[in-house]
Amino acid sequence: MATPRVPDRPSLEGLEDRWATRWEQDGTYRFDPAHGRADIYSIDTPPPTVSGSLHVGHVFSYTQTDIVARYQRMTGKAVFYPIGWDDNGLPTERRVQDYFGVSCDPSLPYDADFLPPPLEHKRDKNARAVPTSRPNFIELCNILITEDEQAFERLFRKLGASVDWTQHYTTISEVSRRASQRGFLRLLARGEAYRQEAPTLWDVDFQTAVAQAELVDKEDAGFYHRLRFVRPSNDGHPVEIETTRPELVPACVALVAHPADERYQGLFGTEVLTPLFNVPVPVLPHELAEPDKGSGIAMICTFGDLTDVTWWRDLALPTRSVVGRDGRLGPAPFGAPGWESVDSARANASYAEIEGMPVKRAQTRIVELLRESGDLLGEPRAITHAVKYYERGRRPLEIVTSSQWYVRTLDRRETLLARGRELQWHPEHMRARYEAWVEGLTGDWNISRQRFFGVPFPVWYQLDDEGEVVVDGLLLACEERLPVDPSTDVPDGYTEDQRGKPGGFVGDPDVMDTWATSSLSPQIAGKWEEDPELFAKVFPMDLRPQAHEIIRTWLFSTIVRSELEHSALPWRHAAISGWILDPDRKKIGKSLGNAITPLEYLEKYSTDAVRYWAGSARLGADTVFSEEQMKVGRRLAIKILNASRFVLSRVDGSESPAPVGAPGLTAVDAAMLARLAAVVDEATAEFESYDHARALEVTESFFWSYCDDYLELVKTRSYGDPSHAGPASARHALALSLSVILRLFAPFLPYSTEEAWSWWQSGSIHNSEWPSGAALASQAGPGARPELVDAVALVLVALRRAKSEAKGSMRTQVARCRVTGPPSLVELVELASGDLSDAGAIAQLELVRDPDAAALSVVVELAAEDGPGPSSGS
RNA sequence: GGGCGCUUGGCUCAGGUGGUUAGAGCGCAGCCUUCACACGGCUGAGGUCGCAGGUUCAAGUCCUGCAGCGCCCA
Repeated sequence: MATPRVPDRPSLEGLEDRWATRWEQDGTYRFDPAHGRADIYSIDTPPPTVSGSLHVGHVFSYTQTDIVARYQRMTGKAVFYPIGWDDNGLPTERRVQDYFGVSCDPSLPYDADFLPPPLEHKRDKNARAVPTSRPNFIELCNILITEDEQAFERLFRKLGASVDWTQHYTTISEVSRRASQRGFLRLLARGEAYRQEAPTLWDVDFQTAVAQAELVDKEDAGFYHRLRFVRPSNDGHPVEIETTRPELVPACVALVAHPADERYQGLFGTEVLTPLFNVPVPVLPHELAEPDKGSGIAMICTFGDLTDVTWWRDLALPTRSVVGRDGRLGPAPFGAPGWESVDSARANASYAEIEGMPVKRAQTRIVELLRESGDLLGEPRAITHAVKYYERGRRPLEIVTSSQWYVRTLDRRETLLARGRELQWHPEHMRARYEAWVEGLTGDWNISRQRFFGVPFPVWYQLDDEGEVVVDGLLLACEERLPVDPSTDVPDGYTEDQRGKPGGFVGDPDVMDTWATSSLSPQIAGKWEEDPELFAKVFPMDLRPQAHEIIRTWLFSTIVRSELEHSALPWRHAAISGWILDPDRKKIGKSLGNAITPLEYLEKYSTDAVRYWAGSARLGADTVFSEEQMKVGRRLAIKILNASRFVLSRVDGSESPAPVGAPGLTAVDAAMLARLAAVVDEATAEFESYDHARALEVTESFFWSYCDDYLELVKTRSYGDPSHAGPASARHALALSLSVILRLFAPFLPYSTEEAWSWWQSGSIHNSEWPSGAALASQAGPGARPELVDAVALVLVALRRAKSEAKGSMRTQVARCRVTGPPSLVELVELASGDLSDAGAIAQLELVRDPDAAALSVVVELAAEDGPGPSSGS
């Protein structure tokens, strides 16, 4: 141990900059790949969306992960702790549109000289976005993310997360695109990805397909319309149905009722005619029809909602789509094959009234037509019902038929559930969310998105002599060429001038769902197939930290990809962080408008203080944003500095503390060390079970009594001649305990502990060894009596109370102090009598053994100075 | 509608396998400027553990039902 160098007045100010710089210079958190798999702890960190600003949620959840990382590092593991930015996808597109005032028009050719409009244009609210080509648009995306990511990295470094910045990745980088495209080609080769013309949830504003995982239900106002379907075969009563989407009558392909419904037994298998369009449609039974809903018989359209899709699939119905991708009613050639009507002229005339209209207007118009024709029975009835939206969308989703890429998940349901059981969840109950999601899957995973800034599918399609896409004419990129962009790259055996020409080719215009890329984060971060040696060492990863609301997306899709690619679980543990709530217990989030920028709190209270708040919350627990907790954390961090300063003022001097073995320690010192050993054991056990909050709690609680009681007890003795046994013991115990306490706190408060560590130790505390309870216990010796700490604390409290009640200072002299109690406890007090008398300023300490007493009682008689009489306590 | 979680002093929370007077921090009150710490410290007051049953010698802790809140999925 070198001579401690302690500043006169320790402070938290400036620690962040000083140590962050130092850690970066020293490569303190650099991953060392020389370790074997057993000595590596790898973390699959969530790549945050680059938004340019920090959010308290970032501080909260990344701190919780960092605490684990720091603990694991101190246990001797080489921690693989990369971080990435999720810059791929829609959020970036929208920021580019807003920032540059442009919009992407894929039909435009690349313009090498294109410049975004000047800022004045953007500020003009009436100005229209300037259209630009997809390659130009992507260039702008790259410009913006490059700028933003630098700023974002600076913000993240302020959090003090011990990530290895040399392992940094982004989801749109070349490595990520290559991994995504390779993953896709592998899926395709194994038959786990397929392209299908299928009903697809479609956002008409974003002009893109949407996956099941991106859906949200919203309660919308609507109307039930009671409509009349007539029966052509005889003069029987008309069939009455209720629908919220009368504009889809031209897309009606059947009616459906529950097979057990008495009212419709006679109708099953017969045909009825749709109103206005006179199209014959069958009446069919299906279990999903709800007898209690409306008239109990429903209209099946292609497609009004997801139930329509189920019916259409189960009953093998034809398709008559009317709603187009623009959300308007497209062509409907009544009379043509597939559009048979018993009165085509009337059908076409009716449809002409609504063709081309957006669905809402079409609804208004068709209701008028139905009313005129007498097919609308009564007036529409107002209701509210759940309607599917894209989570970012403004208008309800439509269902259109289009060609999309899918990943097979349904046929792996049981395997995926088994993987969920294999994974160790923290907290355990979060597994239920995963299971509910997997059990509720209704379709395979649609990974096609009709966007621009994303990873393209590495495929082209052959064109026939008519310029039409050839069925089965799929042209794949070979893996060596990846990543490719089929809109600018050319398939093998073709030339660029054949693009879009008859006999030539056309690139797949879509990009992959962002989850299709981020589901490969373990592979991307672990350099799958780019660095096989590394990948073998870090994958499967040890930990996936993430928030609970993306269990159904990110966690699920990562398990899917890992299962399909490696037949393995991608990680051993999943640590699920909770949400941050505002004082009204509402979730804090950007979209909710109550976002909190953590920077000012980092500045105001220090990073350690904010980390204390995050670290004191359990995994999975939604946590109130609490400045109060940050104040507490700040006080704790300062206390650690001050206590360190005090301890180091006693262990200074040129000689190292006497090599005192157990016999050389006083009973008080041995007891404290034994108690600390138990704290180390407990904190370690809590860390091993991923309960960092409890590890912090037991450490903090020990530290507080350590300061209040132990440091006070040994203050006098530690001043003594270090060549004597008592002072030597105190100095040794002080140095040892401080070293252990600092290390216990290090994962939570990296700056203040590093600062105090640096006063007397070499190397970073964050690369030091996690303390061993067993080693400490053996230092304390077999005769150590940890319960002595409690007995003495009781006497100290009584002394302080007596002085406090007498309104005296803590230095008030005590004339007499009588401690009465069972011999076993009095004996403990006796072992500490010297320190106790010093700390309490006791002139006469009387110890009374009373075999009948159940507990210690203490009577304190203060020295008569200004006249306060005897005071007592127990 | 189904599932999960929560309900402990004014506030925020801890209370593995049920066992003596239910813990902490904040806030509050009182006191102390003591040579580590006033960006402090000490001491204290404050709780029918959501409600109703049940199991048990014993329940905040287990079981059942109910209520409220939140979330996830329909």
